[in-house]
Amino acid sequence: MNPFESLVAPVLQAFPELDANDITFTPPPNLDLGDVTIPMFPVARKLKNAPAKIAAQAAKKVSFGPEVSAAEAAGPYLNLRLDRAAFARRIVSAVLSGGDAFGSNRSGAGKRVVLEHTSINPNASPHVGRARNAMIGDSLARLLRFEAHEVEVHYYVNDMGRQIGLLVLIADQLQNLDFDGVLDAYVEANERAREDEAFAAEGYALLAKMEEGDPDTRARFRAVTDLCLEGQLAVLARLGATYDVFDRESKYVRDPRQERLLEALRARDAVFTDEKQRLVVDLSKLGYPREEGRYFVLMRANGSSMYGFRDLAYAMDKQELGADMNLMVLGEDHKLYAQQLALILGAMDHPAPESVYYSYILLKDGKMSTRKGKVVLLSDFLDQASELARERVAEQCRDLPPGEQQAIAEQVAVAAIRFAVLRVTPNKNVIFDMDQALSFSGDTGPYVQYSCARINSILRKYGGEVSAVVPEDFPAGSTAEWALLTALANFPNVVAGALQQRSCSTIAVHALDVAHLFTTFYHDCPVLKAETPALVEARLQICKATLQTLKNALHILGIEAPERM
RNA sequence: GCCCCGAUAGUUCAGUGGAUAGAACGAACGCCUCCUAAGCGUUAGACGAAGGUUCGAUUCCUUCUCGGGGCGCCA
Repeated sequence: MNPFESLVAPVLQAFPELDANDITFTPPPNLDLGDVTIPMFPVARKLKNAPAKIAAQAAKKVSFGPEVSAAEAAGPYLNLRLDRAAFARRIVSAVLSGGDAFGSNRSGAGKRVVLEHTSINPNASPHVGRARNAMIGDSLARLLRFEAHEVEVHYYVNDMGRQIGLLVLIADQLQNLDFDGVLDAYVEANERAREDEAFAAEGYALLAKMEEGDPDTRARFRAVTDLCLEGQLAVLARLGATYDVFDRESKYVRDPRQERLLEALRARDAVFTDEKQRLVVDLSKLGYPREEGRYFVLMRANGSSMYGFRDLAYAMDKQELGADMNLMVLGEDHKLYAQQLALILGAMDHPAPESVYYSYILLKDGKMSTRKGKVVLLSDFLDQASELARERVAEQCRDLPPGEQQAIAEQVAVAAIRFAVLRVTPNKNVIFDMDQALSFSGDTGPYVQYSCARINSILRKYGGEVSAVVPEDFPAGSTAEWALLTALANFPNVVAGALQQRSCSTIAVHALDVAHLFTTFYHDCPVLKAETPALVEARLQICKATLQTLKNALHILGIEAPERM
């Protein structure tokens, strides 16, 4: 949606050398200068003249018609003063008719996407660091769906491996191990493996039996990993994260695809058995440029396979689903690893999935450490945040039944964590501060929700149905209204940019902008007590359009917009 | 040692070559007979360092410093 589309043709008429793509619209730094700006840099480049000169020319030469009351050059910019009401009407109308799809460019219509994310090792309850993957992945899925892609979300269950083997051993010794006890058991198992060589060896032996397909061993692994997975999914469900398909790693042991891959590697002379009898890929034969990270082990000396060997089969399996886009969300610790996988797959001209990386979440006083107990568990955070929110809701929504109060509190808690994490650019570390995340004030998810609750409150008090049909003589045009509406109009661009960057952080930032602008509007422009009935109606429509935009943005972020809070 | 990310107010984050670098938290002061004070207003406060490319650099390039991640039987 470009609300200023009608201004393009007059410019092209005055400068026939240009085409529509040369004309862009940006908000001026402040509304005293004008209502919208056309920067002359691209225009000047094409006309091979100084931007300021072109701007001055354009101010005189272009006849915009009645929608533009003034066109002034300011340096390299052409500032236009508009008949705001006419444009405001178009914007509100576009938002209201777009509804839940407002903001979507439908760029994914007809495209299928396979997206793998979260894929936490089935051991302990996830901490907020691990959960960054789930939040980024889940929001990416939502963004893709919002843009009309058909998305299938996959969760890779790492139900094998040394650490799971150790956990199985410990689980056998402890009685009635439940999910809450897994973290301690896991720490204990790893400690013991470090100290007690026999115990560690037992773990490897168990792993080998698992790979051989011993039914009893498989059942024991399955029991432990199911216990963990169920517990983890319950916590992730609180976040609103959902998955369509669970792929178990154990399915990819001795996968027939691996033999095909080995053939391709042999043909490139890129695989060998080393002096310790390990099966190793020499990536330098596949174009890898450095000594560090040059070797990639597929199989241990005892014939058991490494994680990467199974993962290669998994990557091929996912590719065979034939999606138009094959994405996976990975921590930055997987960067080299994914590059290595891509090179190996490339040996058989097999495409690799596209990786979306994110950096670790750090605590204010340093890195998280499971061993030192220096972690913030996602469930602990949600419990605390939910309890704090519940106290607030109990004060402010006394008339609601406790169940509803509780539901709202949970929504606020989820908003707090999702927003705090998602608003940061994925390739930057998130510095997580518990107190800050629990404060709910300032630039937070709950603040955006609060804006929604205020709008809902106005609509509730009004009582009637707010029409989606915007009248010809839409009376709104004050500064606060204009600033808010132009931000709403920009939402589709923000969505398109987010998809391009594979990151929802700009959506979070935009939601915050809109919420701030709404608050200014809220203070400057009375809605229900506006001077005329027509203005009441118009402002109600602005409220409704704002709510719709915020809801759509929050939906992509996986955050609810409560009616009250 | 080598490779990949990052560095913006005291703090946490925006800002994809263009106008006076924006918020929020924290600090100080002020605002609830007025649609929810989880709010609003005012004040103070920043581009890690040095070079380069450009009409113009927080943004691109180089080096350095600091932080995060990685570099053959963990997943």
